[in-house]
Order: sequence, then structure tokens, then C-alpha cells
Amino acid sequence: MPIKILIADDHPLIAEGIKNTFENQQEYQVVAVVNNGKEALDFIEQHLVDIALLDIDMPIMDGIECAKQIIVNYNDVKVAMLSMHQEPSIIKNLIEIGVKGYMLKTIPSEELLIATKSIYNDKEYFNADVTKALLSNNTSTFHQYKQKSPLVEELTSREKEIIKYISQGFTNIQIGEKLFISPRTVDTHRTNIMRKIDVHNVASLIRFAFQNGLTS
Amino acid sequence: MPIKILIADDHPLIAEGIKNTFENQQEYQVVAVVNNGKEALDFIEQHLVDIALLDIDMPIMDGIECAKQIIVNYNDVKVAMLSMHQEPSIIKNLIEIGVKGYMLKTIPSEELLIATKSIYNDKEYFNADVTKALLSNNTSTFHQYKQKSPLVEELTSREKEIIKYISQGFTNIQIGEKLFISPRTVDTHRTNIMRKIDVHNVASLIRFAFQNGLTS
DNA sequence: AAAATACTAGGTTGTTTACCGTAGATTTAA
DNA sequence: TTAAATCTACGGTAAACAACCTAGTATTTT
Repeated sequence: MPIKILIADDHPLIAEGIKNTFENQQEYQVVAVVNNGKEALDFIEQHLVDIALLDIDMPIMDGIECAKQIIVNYNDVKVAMLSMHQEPSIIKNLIEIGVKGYMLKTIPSEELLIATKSIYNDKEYFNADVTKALLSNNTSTFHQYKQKSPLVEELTSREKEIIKYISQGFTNIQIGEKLFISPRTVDTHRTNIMRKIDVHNVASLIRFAFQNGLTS
Repeated sequence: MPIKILIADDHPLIAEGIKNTFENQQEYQVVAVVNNGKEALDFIEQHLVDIALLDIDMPIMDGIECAKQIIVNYNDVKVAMLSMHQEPSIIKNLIEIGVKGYMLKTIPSEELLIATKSIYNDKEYFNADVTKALLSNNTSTFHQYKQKSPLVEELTSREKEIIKYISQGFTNIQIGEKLFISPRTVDTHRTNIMRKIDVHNVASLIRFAFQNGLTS
């Protein structure tokens, strides 16, 4: 029973190239070559597909949206991206969505075969260029999350203590009891904190706390 | 002319396993199996080697020091690591030193062959687990050490959507506007979410969202 | 000594959230 | 075809929070 592959790419030449890679092997069977994400979804709805190889840039429905839909609606169809993009944010996003593989189109044919087989066997596959892309830019991507706001410096140690308790889910009254101060005092601190970091509700306050490592 | 491979690993069984992988192929030739970094260097000084496959944990001289020496002194010997470590810091360090590949020992034999060939052809190779390891460093600090709650599974996709907006600091009214539903409906979702994950204020709700990667 | 900062506490007012219930419409599963 | 789940929406009440305000005490800085 060959591995059933769907290829989605709006460049016919590339799609054919990928198709040829698989057609010389009896382990694989290309069951569809489509031009966009919508067509891919339509096909998957009607037929059995093991692996969907999706390009990102496609008309009507792009590969990202298509991947999302497939992963949500067709649990047993594995999704791998085959793209020219190597922006870490895109790659990261896709991996979080749940794609099993991400390959750049520079991947050699034989590696693509291995990759496809790995993915079919419930493993994951990312080719070297992807790893390098993540690595080379990971400082910036990393900082996007880890970078501390300079506003943290504005907070006094008492305020950081308060924000910690707030982010742990305690109410002003509970915090007051813990710190042996009036809940009104806690409220004052809370107000001051929010003014300093320029947020206007608990949700944003806690978001700030998490992003700045103030959560204990 | 086969690709000349040196294997350095202090576990004889593993070293033999790797050796066997290559010996069934005439493209490759294992010219040495050594037990530590020092022996590897000694061998390379006397013989021609195309690729050195190094373990990290070895007595006398470890794989990291060995890799450094090889890369500095023997420009035409390519170095790849084959290890059980997947700490991003180690991997990053080695890539900065200049190793051409990093594979975990969980790599399938056939993938190892492809990898070795790629590296011989002046490409780089990192297997999927390595990418994942790097990626985990890439994502936010918060989910790193905290385990995800099974309660996430209880949430419907709509509820996850709501929780995402809440954690972004939007009020029920704002969320209602975004999703074209009544703020009362948002409130109902909110109530249901809080019941499901057993929290009783926004703070805890957002804490939950952050710890479970529901913050977009 | 005066000014600034931090911590404390309270007043007031309006908004938002938390929790309780009910309930129709639609989709999904048994 | 019931049954269950999901998404939708509303009423009401109490608690918590958000945004203003003043103000005393203590400590540090200028």
C-alpha cells in the first residue's frame, strides 16, 4: 500500500518536479496535484490522503490557512510544507499549528523521499536550511518574547511583589492579608503599577508580568 | 572513491552499530572507530578522513574539544556530531564552532546515510529533533518548564479563541465587537471557560493561557 | 532644610467581572 | 431520531477592579 501524497503548488513546473520525484518509487503514490489550498481541501474531503505537501504562496487559499484547516478537520492527514520561505516567524507559526515537516524547495530529491517517509511514520522532519534559518535569526525571534520592557525598572520592589501576587490570581483582599496591609493599599499599588506600565486591566497586567518574568 | 568516515564513540556497541550502517554501502568506508577525541585527532593526523562523526561524551578528550581542534587544524575534514544531548546551548555552541551536522542518536540509519552524504557534499544537516530542540528555546520562556494542563482539551475552539483575546487584554465588549457577538455571549464563554479550568478570576485565567500556549 | 520617592490608607464613582440561572438555534453523535 | 454538545443571548446580583482624588509617615536625595 503506497503512501498517498497530495501536492499543492501553483507553479506547475515545480509541482511536476515534485511529482516526478515520487513517481519513480513504488512506495509512494501521488494522488493529486492541485493549484491552491481550496482545491487541496476539496480533494481531501473526497479522497484518502496520507500526506499533504503544501506550498505557502498560493492563490485563493494559501498554504498556511490550508494547513490549519487540514490539521483541524482531518486528523489522519499529515501536513508538510515545501516552501521557499525561511522566515523563522512563519516556520514557527506553522510548527505551532501542527505541521509535521517543513522543507525548503532546495531540498534534494532523495532527501525529500526520506522526509516524506519519516513523516508518514509519525515522525517530524525539517531540513537543514530550516534549522539554520531558525538558528541565524533566533536571537531576534527569541527577544520578541523574552525582551524585557524598560518599564520594569520603573517598578519598586514592593510593586513587583504586588504584581507577583496579582499574577498568581490573588485578589486585593487576599494580598492585603498576606502582606499585612490594607486592601486599599494594595489597590493603590495596583493603580500605580498600571499607570507606570500603561495598561488598563488585569489581563494586560498579567501579560506584562509573564513577559517580564515577574511571576515568581 | 568512497567517503572516508571516522567514528568516535566510547560505547563500542553504538560505534559498531554506526559502523554497520555504513559498511553495507559501497559509497562509504569507515576508516576508523576510536574511543575518544584524542585518538580521533591522532588518527586524523596520520590518515585521510572526509568526515568525523563524533560523540560528545567521551573520556580523555570530549567531542566538543575534538571538534574544535579538527575544524581549526584540518580544514578539509568535515565534522558532524552524533549525540544524545539536545540542549540548545550545546547545539548552538557546536554550530558556532563550525560543525556541519548535528544528529541525535535516534536518527534512523537511512537518514544517517543521507545526512553523511549531504555533509560530504558541503551541505549541512541537522535532524528534526535538533530543530525542535532549538525551537523550544525559541518559544516563550513560560511553557518551557511548566507542563500543559490536560484541561486544555476540554475547551472548544471558540473558547480558545475567546481566551486568547482575554489574555491579550481585551474586555468582553471589545471581544464582542471583534467576533460580532454580544458581550453577554463572551461573558457566557468566559464563565464556561473558568468553570472548565477551575479558576475564579482573570489573573488565573491568563496564567492558564500563558502556561498552555493559548496566547497566540 | 527642602524635595523627591516610597509605602501606607482612605473616599468616591463607575465599569467590569464572576456567578447564578434560563433558553433558543445549530451541529454532531449515538 | 433522540441525545449531547456548542454557540448564541439575556437577567440579575455581588464582588472585584479602574480611575480619579487626598494625605500621613518614613526614608533618601539634593
